Amino acid sequence: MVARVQPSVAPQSRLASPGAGKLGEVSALDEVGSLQHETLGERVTGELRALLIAGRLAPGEKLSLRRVAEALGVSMMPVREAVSRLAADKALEVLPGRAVRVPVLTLAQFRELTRIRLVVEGFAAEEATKVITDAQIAVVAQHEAAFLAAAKDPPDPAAAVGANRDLHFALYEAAGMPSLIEMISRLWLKAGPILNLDMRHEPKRLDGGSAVVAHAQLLAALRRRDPAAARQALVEDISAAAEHIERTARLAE
Amino acid sequence: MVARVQPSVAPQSRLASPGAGKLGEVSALDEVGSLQHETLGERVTGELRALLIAGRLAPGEKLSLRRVAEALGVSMMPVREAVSRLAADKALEVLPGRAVRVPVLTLAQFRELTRIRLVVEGFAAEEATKVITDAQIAVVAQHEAAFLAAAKDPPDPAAAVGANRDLHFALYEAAGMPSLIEMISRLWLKAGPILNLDMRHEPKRLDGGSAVVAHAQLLAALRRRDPAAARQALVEDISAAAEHIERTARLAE
DNA sequence: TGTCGTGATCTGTGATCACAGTTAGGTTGG
DNA sequence: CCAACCTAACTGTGATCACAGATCACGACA
Repeated sequence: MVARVQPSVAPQSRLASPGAGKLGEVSALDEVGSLQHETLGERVTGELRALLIAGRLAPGEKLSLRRVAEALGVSMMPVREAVSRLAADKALEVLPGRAVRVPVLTLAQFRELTRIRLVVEGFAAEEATKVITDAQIAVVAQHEAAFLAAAKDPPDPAAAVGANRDLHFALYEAAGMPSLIEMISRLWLKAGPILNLDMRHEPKRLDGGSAVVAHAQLLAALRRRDPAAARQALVEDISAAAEHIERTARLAE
Repeated sequence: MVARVQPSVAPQSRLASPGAGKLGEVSALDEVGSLQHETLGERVTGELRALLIAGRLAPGEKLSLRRVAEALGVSMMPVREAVSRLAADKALEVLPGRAVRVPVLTLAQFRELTRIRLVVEGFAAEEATKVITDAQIAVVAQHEAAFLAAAKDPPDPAAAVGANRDLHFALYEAAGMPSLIEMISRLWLKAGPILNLDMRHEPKRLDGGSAVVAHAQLLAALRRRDPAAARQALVEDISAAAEHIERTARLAE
């Protein structure tokens, strides 16, 4: 699950003051979970975020507000809000008088992004390892199994990309630091188009690649509760993928 | 200068192809800096960002789109875009059916933010120290002098807050990592309201406080080109401020 | 005196329209 | 045949209107 930012709704339970029911029994109203009013703009934002992280939108691809609105069956307004948010995150960019497009990273930008990812995601892995539960490790292992299955032939790039994302974020969420996850998903939003567009085009990288061994080392480190080793495994995972991208992908300038 | 995200405008100089003027002399049009088509929404965004970082908007304070629009002399539309962007960064939050307000951090959220700042800003300080030039160190020292002057009595809280911000970002920008600066300014956007609102209310903390000694250690480390010491000085600066906040400020829950 | 109902007024959200600017394609003049 | 112009379609931006929902204050009832 890609860190869909939680709706920021404070529960507040304005329904029925405590003990309002007769005989002191809890009212049924105390259990209804204040159905969240997800706005249309948020839905569009989530849709575009998923497309970006999954690499289904290629770098340099141009988007049209009206086109997207029509494709999603909504007005132009929610799309505008979504694009505005994503542009603020630099996950999209609006050219001066032109269209909005998904940014093309320069080599320098990609390298900077990778260095930041090593620091931030490495930290997240380390902290997660300190407090992760056995159940959470099992979830990570489950995503790893799905990743392996998707990497076998015939390879299923889309499923592999999704499983890889789920694996990483299952780990990060174990750290219990929501703001940190928010930061990481922003990083993935920027790097996703190149990383996963490539994985989509070269599925052969999946099988026997560096990801499987890095993931195995990561799981072993988790089971040993070895934060430093977990960080190291993650660093190797990210570094290997980045090196592959630098060799093969088209980077600007 | 608070990392006002650059307008992302590719210069591109669509005015006058090179050498279009007679005699090969440079045309005056080549020097006009392609007046950046700063959109109205971006201007409002920058305005609100500055207000948040400076702590001029208190946590829990409610904003009204129409009110802000009227105050800034623009329509409701640009304000809407600005709030949308800031809400995406969680620098503002929109309550389900209510107004938009500046978030009130819980103690847990504030501690998480501080831990992340230690990692990210510590990394930035370390990297900056490796490549900083003498001229850039002089700029940092200049901001430190301004900070000291503003801390003397009579203390000028607003100036001190600004000088402190300029000092930190002058250091971070020396690292030459734009995305990193973007991340850090997002962190400041969240922490600004509590940190600087407090400094505004308790100016006595400024003089003889921990900030001056931490800043002195930081400058000394910069001049020795000692990355680890620079990081350590910054960590102490952030930690001391955070401890003070935890003792005095009102944090939710 | 305390509590609930009720209406006026505010909120953000979404839709529609108008506009300046740019792009692309077709046509005309050389 | 090539280049330049010119028109038509499309772009994001901003404004205005309409609407559902929530808040708040006032008044009536118990």
